[in-house]
Amino acid sequence: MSATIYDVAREAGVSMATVSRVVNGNPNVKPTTRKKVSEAIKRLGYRPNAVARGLASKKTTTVGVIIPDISSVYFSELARGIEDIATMYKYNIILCNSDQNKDKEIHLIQTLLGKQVDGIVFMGGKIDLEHIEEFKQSNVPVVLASTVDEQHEIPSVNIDYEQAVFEVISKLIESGNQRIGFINGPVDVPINGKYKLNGYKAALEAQHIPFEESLVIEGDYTYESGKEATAQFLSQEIKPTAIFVDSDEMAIGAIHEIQDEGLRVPEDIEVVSSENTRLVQMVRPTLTSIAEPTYDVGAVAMRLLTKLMNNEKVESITVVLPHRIDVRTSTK
Amino acid sequence: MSATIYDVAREAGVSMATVSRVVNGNPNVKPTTRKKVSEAIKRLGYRPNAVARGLASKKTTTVGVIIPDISSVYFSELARGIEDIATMYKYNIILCNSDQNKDKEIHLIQTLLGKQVDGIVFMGGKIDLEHIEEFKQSNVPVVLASTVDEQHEIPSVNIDYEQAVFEVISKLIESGNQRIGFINGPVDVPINGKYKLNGYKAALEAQHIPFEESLVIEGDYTYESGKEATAQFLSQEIKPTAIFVDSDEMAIGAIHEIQDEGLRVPEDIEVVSSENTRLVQMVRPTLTSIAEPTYDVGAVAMRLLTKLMNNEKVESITVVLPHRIDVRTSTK
DNA sequence: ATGAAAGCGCTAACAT
DNA sequence: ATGTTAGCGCTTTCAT
Repeated sequence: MSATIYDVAREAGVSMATVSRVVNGNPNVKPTTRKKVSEAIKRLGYRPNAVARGLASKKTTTVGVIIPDISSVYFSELARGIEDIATMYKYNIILCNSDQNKDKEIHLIQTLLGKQVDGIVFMGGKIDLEHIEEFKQSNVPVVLASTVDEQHEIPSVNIDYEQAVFEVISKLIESGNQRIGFINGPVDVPINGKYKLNGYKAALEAQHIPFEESLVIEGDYTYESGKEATAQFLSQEIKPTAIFVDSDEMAIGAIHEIQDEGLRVPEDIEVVSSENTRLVQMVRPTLTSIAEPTYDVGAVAMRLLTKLMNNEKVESITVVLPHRIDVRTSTK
Repeated sequence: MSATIYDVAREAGVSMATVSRVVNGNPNVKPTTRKKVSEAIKRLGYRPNAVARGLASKKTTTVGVIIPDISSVYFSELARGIEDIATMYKYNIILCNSDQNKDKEIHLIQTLLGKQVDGIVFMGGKIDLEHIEEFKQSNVPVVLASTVDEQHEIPSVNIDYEQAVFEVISKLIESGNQRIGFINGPVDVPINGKYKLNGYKAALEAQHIPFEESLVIEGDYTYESGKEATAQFLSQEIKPTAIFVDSDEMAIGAIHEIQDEGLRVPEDIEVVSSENTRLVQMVRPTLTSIAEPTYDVGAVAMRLLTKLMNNEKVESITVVLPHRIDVRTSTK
């Protein structure tokens, strides 16, 4: 077995309390004894037991992260942002994949609370009453990252999805497009089914273009689904002259489908994406995209969580990060 | 505060020990009392404190995962494999990014051991004596995933990199290529600088083709570095007619550079990659690639770790998974 | 089948 | 500046 604080105390000829003080950097220790203790620690190869410390102090310096799928390019960038800031503030992360499955999500929340995490960063699709219920009676702060709580009760970090889509579609209309396809993500997720769709509709309406059901297709974020949705658009009597796509993978599928059908991007059909992951430059033409600061959303969410865990004041529980539109060669 | 085991005991009119038994599924409990206890648990909303349990039992059902960069497509697929199997065996994962930085790696190992993880899955570049030292005195099992320990002292899961590259290069030679470029990863990592390079050299030698220093360039796994390395090849007096690339992102960079220079893939230059991530189908032409079972490497590594944590017998500490070559349209 | 009691290794008052 | 002493919430013998 490895040495305990008690062994160190004996070895150094002091009490456990003193050892605890030097380990925790408490200034109330005479330099001489501090040195004595430090040497004993080194000699015994003592390493504090964080579990015991967690039980005694009721702090684990560990936070839970619930994410739909870490193997997605988008979410893994978010996760990296979370992790970097967590490290900066000396927290570790317990990472759990939920596959956006509500039962798994609830179960994971409970597991994490059982493990006494000091806070949770949650990424998911739809937040419903059951989630909010769990969060509220959890006693630890929760921050949503790239996930909206329509009630605005839970702290969250997002961009203004509706506005971003509104801008993209408006631009497309201004440059002459009248029929604009929209390959959305799953619409049971409010970000898609509500905010992004609203942005799309609002932009059309502002320019007096009637909304057409057949120009909106729901994809599942895979390359294949982007390709299929685009095939559907291309089979329409009057094809759209531009397509807005909700993910980079689907957008690449869209470009390839268009090209495979002998049409050109952007000459015949313009394509705009909305994740701005590294993928945007890995396709020809390169993808114009809404630039959501993915890494930053994660980083800011984690930073917000640290404040909440420290009971620091925060200006606003709901943070909305700025976005850009990065124009590349898939648009004219 | 939330209820403790003691509260439940009182509520149910039994002892803590009995509550502990029903919580842990110990069969030595009369059905009647089991029911009594279960009801009390429900009534109080009792949730076992995993930290206290960990202190008492010396098991945390948590494993540490050290990974170079979770935002890389390759590693995030590996991580997903690890996480899925961990979940299957009721473990949680503490995920840490090391950026392949040795100091960070050592520090993370110590932090994880301090948190009393039951085991560690380690992914990194070079394993040196200092790592092995830490692993050995750690008292918990460690498994390397997609990472080789040249001494074969630490359990690990890999594919036969040398053989895989040998096959790819041999095929390329058989189909008529005499000058084959190789964009490798950082060569201070043994997998690259030793095994993969050896495979490349061995294939050339087997066909009596002299090795040329100028046909091997070291990249850093980014799209840009793949593009740059390819530009170097294209500027050579006699250009290679095929390029083998050590990552999908770099391979896409290679294809684009070739195309940007007015040449065609595969007609003028064939390209073969070696990660087989989802990216291979997101480029035109689609990428022929060594099919390393990335997800499975993670999954098998975690499975091996569970056996080691349970002191189960394992046939071999060093597992080598089979690989394939997936032929797509970037080769003739 | 159930209970009593001793830790697990540490922190955090409270004394001194 | 340092020591003493309760716990933290649970598991785990050992009795009964």
